[in-house]
Amino acid sequence: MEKGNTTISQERADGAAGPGKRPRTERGRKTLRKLLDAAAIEFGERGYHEASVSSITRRAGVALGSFYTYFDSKDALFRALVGDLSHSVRDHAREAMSDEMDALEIERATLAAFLGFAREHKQIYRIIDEAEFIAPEDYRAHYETIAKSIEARLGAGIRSGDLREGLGELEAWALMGINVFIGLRYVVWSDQEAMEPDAIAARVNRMLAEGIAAAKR
Amino acid sequence: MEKGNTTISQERADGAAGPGKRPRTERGRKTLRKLLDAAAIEFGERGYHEASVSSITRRAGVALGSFYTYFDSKDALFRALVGDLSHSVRDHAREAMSDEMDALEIERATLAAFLGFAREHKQIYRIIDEAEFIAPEDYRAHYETIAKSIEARLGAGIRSGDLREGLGELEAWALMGINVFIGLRYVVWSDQEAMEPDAIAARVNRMLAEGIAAAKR
DNA sequence: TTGAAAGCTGAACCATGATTCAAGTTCTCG
DNA sequence: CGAGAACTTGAATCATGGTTCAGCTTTCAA
Repeated sequence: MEKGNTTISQERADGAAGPGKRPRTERGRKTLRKLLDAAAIEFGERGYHEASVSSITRRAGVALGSFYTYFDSKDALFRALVGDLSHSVRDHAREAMSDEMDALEIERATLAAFLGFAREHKQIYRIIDEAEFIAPEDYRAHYETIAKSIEARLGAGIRSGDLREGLGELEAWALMGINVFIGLRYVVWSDQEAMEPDAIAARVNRMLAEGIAAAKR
Repeated sequence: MEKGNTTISQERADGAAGPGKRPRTERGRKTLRKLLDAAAIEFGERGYHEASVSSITRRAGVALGSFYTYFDSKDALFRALVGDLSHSVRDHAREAMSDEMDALEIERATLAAFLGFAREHKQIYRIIDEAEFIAPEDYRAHYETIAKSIEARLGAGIRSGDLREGLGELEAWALMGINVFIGLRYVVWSDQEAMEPDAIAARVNRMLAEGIAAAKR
């Protein structure tokens, strides 16, 4: 296992978003896993169209024809991958939160977690972004799901008195936009030795808390 | 000219980002324009790979072969288009500002202008986004250029006393992220009769000014 | 032990669509 | 007006790579 390489699909080689053709034996499950991991790398590096099925199978150390034992098409594989990644992202965010945190701390923690995850799996940007064209439904679902959970967090924060009234879907999308673009700039496109996720998240958090206006005189 | 159709390239059929093969006659300039406009629609509707050169020329009412009088390749056309759009977006933002505005008003105005522009040219999202895969350099340049101009605005705002100290590149990217995602949600993916750009921008602006924390008790 | 079922293999098939090209047609300017 | 430049045309070429397929190997349960 290299550096920021892969294996995001960890134990999940069965998933709800999985292939129509589910393996029945241990050998089959392993091959499927190999294909998914190889695909994550290949799609991440080359993008959907540059990536070729034969290259993926080569990477996975499997014969070309075997691919179609597990997926109906290149497209189906891509969708499965998007589902996997989308799921992983949400998992990581969820794990980063804890009950003791107040609303702002939660936002800081989830952003830091996201940035850390992105750093280990830079492929996600490429793959999720490309889903806009290959699997538009999944792309939209991905962001709408995340937005909903942010909105829910905002609601909870209001109820607990940490956040002001009047925050809703719109602010949730704004927050999501911040997180995505900060990740793009400081993780995916990070120059040399970039800021730590925690430092970045802290600074974003200040902006979130205070806004950018000068103190009212 | 239909509804949200096209003609973004308006008068600019010459641009810096233009094709290597520049037309020398009026007839040529018209054909080039037709190709660019047809391409904006085609790429916007079908995406880069689904779009076909022959379909673009058909749309433009030109013979297939003529395409190569103006562009070296499908790829070159796409790049030219991205340059055009990127340029147009910045133009519109710039036009929306005026000197009397304070820093926050400027942010509101530019966002409102961007949303309005996006509403008229929903293709931009699809095309700019796809540039991530077809023309990565241009994609990155697009966002970095915008971020820089936002950062400059923040600097000016600090100097004028409208904005607090400590805002820089990071906050600029955060702002850009907000704008992009708000546009995605409320313009590109707007349900029925969506909010007006001004209303959206005003609400975002409040978040920017005050943040989301509850008033310090 | 044994016969399906589950997997595996890679050469061959094929559709698609970008690009080329040779032969017109229309400008433009001296 | 005439010659060459600018532009147009669409059929033919060609590369690419996804998908199929017929036969072979491994696994598993009875």
